[in-house]
Amino acid sequence: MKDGGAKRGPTSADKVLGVLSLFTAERPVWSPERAARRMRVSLATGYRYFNTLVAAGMLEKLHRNRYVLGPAIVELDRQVRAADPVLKLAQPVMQRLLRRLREPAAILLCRHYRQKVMCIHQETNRSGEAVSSQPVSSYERGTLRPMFRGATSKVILAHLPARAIVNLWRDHRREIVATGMGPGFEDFKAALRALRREPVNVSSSEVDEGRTGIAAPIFDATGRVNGSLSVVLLSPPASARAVTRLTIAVQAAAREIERGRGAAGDKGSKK
Amino acid sequence: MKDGGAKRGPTSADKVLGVLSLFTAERPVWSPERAARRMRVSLATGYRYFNTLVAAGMLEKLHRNRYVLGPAIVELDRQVRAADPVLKLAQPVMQRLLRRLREPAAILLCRHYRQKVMCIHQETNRSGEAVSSQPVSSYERGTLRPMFRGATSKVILAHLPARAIVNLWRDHRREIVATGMGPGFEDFKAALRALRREPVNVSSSEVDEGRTGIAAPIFDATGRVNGSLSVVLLSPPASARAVTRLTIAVQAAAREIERGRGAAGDKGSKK
DNA sequence: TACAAATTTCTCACAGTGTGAGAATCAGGT
DNA sequence: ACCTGATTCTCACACTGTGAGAAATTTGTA
Repeated sequence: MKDGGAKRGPTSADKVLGVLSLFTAERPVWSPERAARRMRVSLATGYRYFNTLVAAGMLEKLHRNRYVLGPAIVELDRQVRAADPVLKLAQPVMQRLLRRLREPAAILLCRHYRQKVMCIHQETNRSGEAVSSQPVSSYERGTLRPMFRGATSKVILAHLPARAIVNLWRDHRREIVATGMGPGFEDFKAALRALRREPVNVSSSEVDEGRTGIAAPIFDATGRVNGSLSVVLLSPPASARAVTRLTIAVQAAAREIERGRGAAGDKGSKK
Repeated sequence: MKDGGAKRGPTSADKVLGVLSLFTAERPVWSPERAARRMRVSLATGYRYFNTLVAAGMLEKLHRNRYVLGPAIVELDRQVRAADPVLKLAQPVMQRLLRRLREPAAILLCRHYRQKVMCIHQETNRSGEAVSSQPVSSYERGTLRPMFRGATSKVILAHLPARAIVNLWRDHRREIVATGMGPGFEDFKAALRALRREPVNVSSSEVDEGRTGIAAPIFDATGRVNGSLSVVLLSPPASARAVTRLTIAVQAAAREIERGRGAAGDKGSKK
């Protein structure tokens, strides 16, 4: 991705960890042989990598020649959830907000991760009711979305520190321009300034067709964006009045989450 | 764990991966310094390990000296969920089973992992209704339970291959005896045989006080235990008739999950 | 049961790299 | 701006991760 003067090659552990990112939705099963070829290492080393990862529980041998991501990942994600103070605060707030809505909707908690936006938690009010009907939001814990489309993303994008904005422009100029945020860097910054002026962002059909997202940023104690909270509606809002009502509710929920921080870290740890 | 003649020490990648298992519920935040001391490596190497893991997204720098498990884990777990054929099959079955219950309950899908049992998925019928009330089950995706207590575990234990049984006896004799499965290995095997005779297992207050678990094993296409499906009831069942009814329902659900396999793997892959 | 073909581990020598100690640099809080 | 602690850098050395191929194991099939 970024390359400001390659000092030294990837370390051994880098490559072992890199194996994990081979496992995608399109190809969830890998053999040591194929992985070795892909990573440009010998077959023996491919087996060594796989054995290391299996020993750590990060991979699991399904059959013969077929490996999938392993249970250690499930266990680690449980640790992540248990240790995430924002999630703990947000969950009841999200459930309360959802209960006030009288239509199919999803509430999303998201954060930014590597020039993208990741969903951390989702609450839905149609859990398994109508089986065949389409879901309100394709977003789900662990899924990524582009930084430039959708209320959820844009509200985070708008408040990113200057350094991050510069990097985004450098790495995704094409995409930014395609989204209509001006042909030049100055236009981009102006668009972000405009986004910042509104306490929430409302966008329609930018991620999922027909859906409307209403999102508010969540800031941490130091004033940096920590993520966003959003409501996704299945159908377009009935009226401008309805939008206003939701806007206020989302904003209030975000403030409530922010208010809860402070009891999260143990500061008394003597290194 | 097992040690049949230590050939060589842990490799570099082993140690890097080992860092991840330092992050527990009791201590979710680590500094490179403390981790280095714990892993018996130099401070510089501690920083190297942390930087490697941060680059992979497996760790995240919270502040100064404070690192937590990172977003890559969340993303990977999403891949695990998306790629898990059993989960995909089981989820609707679990929801349907839950909807038939007219009392507070939880449905659990579990699997065995490293001499323990891990929860893969949970469905509850009291999601956020009464806020302050106790949850039906403390089990949750990614959490582990001992192999010898609770219906969920015992039903898996009963059908484990002989090799695994021997290892369990070797590594957990104390615990097994404490659970009442005989003082000798023969008694243990007899207890397992008895468990195997019943198609489901019903246990009370072995994991969570006052709760009753009703579990059925799930077998894969080759006839090995793949995991278990269980119902956890908040209150003891009203009657023996109620138990029978649930027993049949759980068993039927497990069979339904088993029936769905076969369309999961792509066998036509030319290595 | 035995065979053939694939997968997986092992052996070994060598180059490459991960390592520790300490110096140098950087960042944060006051 | 300061000072303290956190983080990176430098460098030489030992070690260990690596590739090629042989050996062993497992799997599918006759």
